Amino acid sequence: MTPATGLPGAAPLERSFFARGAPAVARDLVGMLLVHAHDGLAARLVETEAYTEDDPACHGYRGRTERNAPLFGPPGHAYVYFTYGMHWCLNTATGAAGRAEGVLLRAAEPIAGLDVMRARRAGGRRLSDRDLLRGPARLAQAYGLDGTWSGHDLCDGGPLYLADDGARIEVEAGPRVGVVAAADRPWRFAAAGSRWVSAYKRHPRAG
DNA sequence: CTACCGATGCGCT
DNA sequence: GCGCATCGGTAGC
Repeated sequence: MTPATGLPGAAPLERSFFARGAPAVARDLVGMLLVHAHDGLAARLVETEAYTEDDPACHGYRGRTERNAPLFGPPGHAYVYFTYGMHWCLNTATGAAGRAEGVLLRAAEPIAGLDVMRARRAGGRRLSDRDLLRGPARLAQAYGLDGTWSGHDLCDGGPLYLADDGARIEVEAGPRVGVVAAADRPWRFAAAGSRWVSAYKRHPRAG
């Protein structure tokens, strides 16, 4: 059953979906729905990035800490981290058996609850639909996410989950945005030609 | 559209 | 202290 978002036929993704390694999960999440049932929000993911255990850019690369613990599994839990002194970003953990892996949700096409998203994002200024979810920190802000959501189980019937409505779109792979270490691993996945995808910006210090 | 820059606070060397 | 999986404003093409 689909909650308040009015999206018939969208089936929540089960834990097994997330337990297949970050790159495969990242690719397959493009086109899926991110649903916040409590707030009536829904959006179609158009851009993701994979981070793995042997990856210097992964927050779990240097071992487990209180902050990055959700990355180490179980799969299907949220890892929400704070960065640049002001932004939150949402990941889904894909790490089974103590491996630190995750997928960063970078951008989405808004489908339902645009008024709520805009109210959280705008802060008084005019904001186009395109600017609501185009970027990982924008997406997290529009969904009202912060550190209290880190560790939240996305597969337990809670308010925040990912779902499959059967839509299938062409996905292209390329280098990740904004990372310095291992900048050329082709682990950014995006809906081909989508106008909802974030602006590509290579980090100034990326090799 | 691209390029630059400052904001801002936490985790880690 | 340093560096950051970013963003918004401004300047310029």
